[in-house]
Amino acid sequence: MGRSPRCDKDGLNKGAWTAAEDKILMDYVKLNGEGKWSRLSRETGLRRCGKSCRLRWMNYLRPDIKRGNISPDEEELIIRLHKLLGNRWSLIAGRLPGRTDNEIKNYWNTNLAKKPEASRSVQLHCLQREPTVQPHATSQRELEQERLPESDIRGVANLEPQVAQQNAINGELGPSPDGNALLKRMLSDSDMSDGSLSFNSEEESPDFMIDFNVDDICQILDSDFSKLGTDQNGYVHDGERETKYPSYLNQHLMPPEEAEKHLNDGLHIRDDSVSAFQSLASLFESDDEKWAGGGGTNDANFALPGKNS
DNA sequence: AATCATATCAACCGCCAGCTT
DNA sequence: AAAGCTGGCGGTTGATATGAT
Repeated sequence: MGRSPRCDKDGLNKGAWTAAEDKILMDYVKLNGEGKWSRLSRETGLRRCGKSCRLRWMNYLRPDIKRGNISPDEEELIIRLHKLLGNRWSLIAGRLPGRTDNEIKNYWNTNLAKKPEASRSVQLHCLQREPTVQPHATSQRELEQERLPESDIRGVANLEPQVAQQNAINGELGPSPDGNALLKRMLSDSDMSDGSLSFNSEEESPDFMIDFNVDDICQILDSDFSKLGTDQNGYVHDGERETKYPSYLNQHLMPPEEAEKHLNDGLHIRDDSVSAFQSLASLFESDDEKWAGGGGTNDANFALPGKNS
């Protein structure tokens, strides 16, 4: 039970699609929209199973698809996201407009998987660990040896974390470059072998990221970062889809009575979580305009602290 | 020019979750 | 509650293209 019918039953076609089949599929989707793939074959006489139709549409016929020529920026994002998410190709593809999960999976397997991890990481702008660290330190001594230099942890500006965070909140450093570098570093060093992120030391994992579960990250990635903004008081909210955030984030939200002091609506993130949250967002949204402008929210109050004040 | 090796990528397969009956 | 159906996902395959000898 529960299994979809096999495509090879009842003489359904397999293999490469013909131009005529493509046309039937495109015409049907134009008329009826996506979905209902099984109805498609029944109603059009196309001798393809629903799954095959869906795959052909999603990976090849969709009008907004970009094919080939993965740019260096896209490659870097793929590497970052794969570091963060593993082989969750559909989620990765969701962050690369016009790219399909199949294409990214193929690209990874043919181009990136073959490269040694070190040569992949060197393409990231984030810091490189030195010396090379064994993936699983077991003893306290080994853990101590793996710790990053204090200056490294605090980022390029060599600030005390609290100072860097406060600067970010106050708008003195823009989109929290220190937190960003730190987060990238954490993602580079994180161990996801058990399905969750873990860090080499508490110093590397601010409260925001401790026990950060991959599934939570996946849900956050499903949010639209272009909608994120920070109001003039320095509180982060998305203005549109606050309910989209996972319950996990609740612990990072201000209590309602506190939030009310600042705005009547929106998502309010605790002062001590703002920097890390911005860092996570800026990993995937490097376009400052989207931060500064609210990405289409046309809310004049949406601006990164310091960007317009 | 012929053959073999390797790379690429479209498509298939099996599993699963969620929905409907 | 159980069975059946569908869509979605990641892993894998195999036909084709390209490069090397």
